[in-house]
Amino acid sequence: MSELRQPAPANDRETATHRDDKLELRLWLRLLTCSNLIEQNVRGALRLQFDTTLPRFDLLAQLDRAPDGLTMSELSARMMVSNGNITGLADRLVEEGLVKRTPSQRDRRSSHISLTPAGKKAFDAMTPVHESWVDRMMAGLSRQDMQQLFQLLGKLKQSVHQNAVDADQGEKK
Amino acid sequence: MSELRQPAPANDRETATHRDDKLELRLWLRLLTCSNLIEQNVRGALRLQFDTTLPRFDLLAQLDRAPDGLTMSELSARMMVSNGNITGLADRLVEEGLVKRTPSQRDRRSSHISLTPAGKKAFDAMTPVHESWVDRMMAGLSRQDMQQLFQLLGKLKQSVHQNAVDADQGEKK
DNA sequence: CGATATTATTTTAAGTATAAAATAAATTCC
DNA sequence: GGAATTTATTTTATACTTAAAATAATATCG
Repeated sequence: MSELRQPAPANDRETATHRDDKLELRLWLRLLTCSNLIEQNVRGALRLQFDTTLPRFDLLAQLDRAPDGLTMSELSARMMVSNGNITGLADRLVEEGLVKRTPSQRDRRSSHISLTPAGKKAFDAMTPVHESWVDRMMAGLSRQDMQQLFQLLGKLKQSVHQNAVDADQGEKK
Repeated sequence: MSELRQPAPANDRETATHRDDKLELRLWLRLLTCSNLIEQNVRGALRLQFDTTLPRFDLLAQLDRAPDGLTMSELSARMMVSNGNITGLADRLVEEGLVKRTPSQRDRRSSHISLTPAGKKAFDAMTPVHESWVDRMMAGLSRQDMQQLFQLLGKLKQSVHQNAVDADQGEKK
């Protein structure tokens, strides 16, 4: 019903949508707008302040949370990107000396990727700053807003998982 | 095994986050997860059913909403991608015959991009199916959930705009 | 008018991303 | 044990994406 008007012109994808479009579609477009907006801010700030990229930071963050390292497949699943993508990304980070590969003893197909001391150090320098950017961008939301949003997004996540459009859907031989 | 099996362990980025992390960060990661999840579903479905890509579909959708066509800059702003990106994307769609360029009379630097009849036809075939995918993915949310989520994301969007990290921030000559 | 700045777009170089095929190692199942 | 399958990863080809530099046209201002 009563819709909050934006203060800025904001000529983006979802603002251009007609107001009587389907709610689901408008919601998806707004979600995408928010995601892109934050992502681009973080990307730009990472470049300016640390001369690095979001995928690299993301990979380091995954490894920081997994002190024993991760396999390529685990990284691929957590970062939600293709496995081939991880190969190249990891290669670049190995070259930069921030990450190392350790061949697995139990399975000669796979290797564990983990932070080098330099990688740990670099990540530790970036993460509090990164966190402050995110805090700042969300400063307009109350604690309660954030909790509610978090909860609703949890519901959405579950819904998407359950109603996925792709591949192994519907058919089960 | 029961039909009501849980939809996979979900070993993604934000599930791996510790539960006592900052709320802002968890919110951002969950937002990103939702966005990626939907995006990847749509991308895969577009390829399977229409042999096209999300950026192409997105560009066609922008043009469909703007019957008089758009300039490269307008497309860039609405799609939230770099201007150089639009150049290549539009080139490919022109080659496919879905889009045409008309040099602007008033400004020899710019051209208007618009749908060809073939482009309009292709888009009209895709959009209801696309909408049904989105509806389906959000089927787990009630009408009220969606309205609330939409409203909270509006607040978030505004907050990010107001507290942007990048470029012309803080300094103002 | 003419210098300077701004705006619209393209080009360039490098990085990121995907899907699909290829490779190779482990697992399963006669 | 060995064939067939599955799993982990890399390679390939192509598309997408960005930032920054280049180009070119328009606008501004003294």
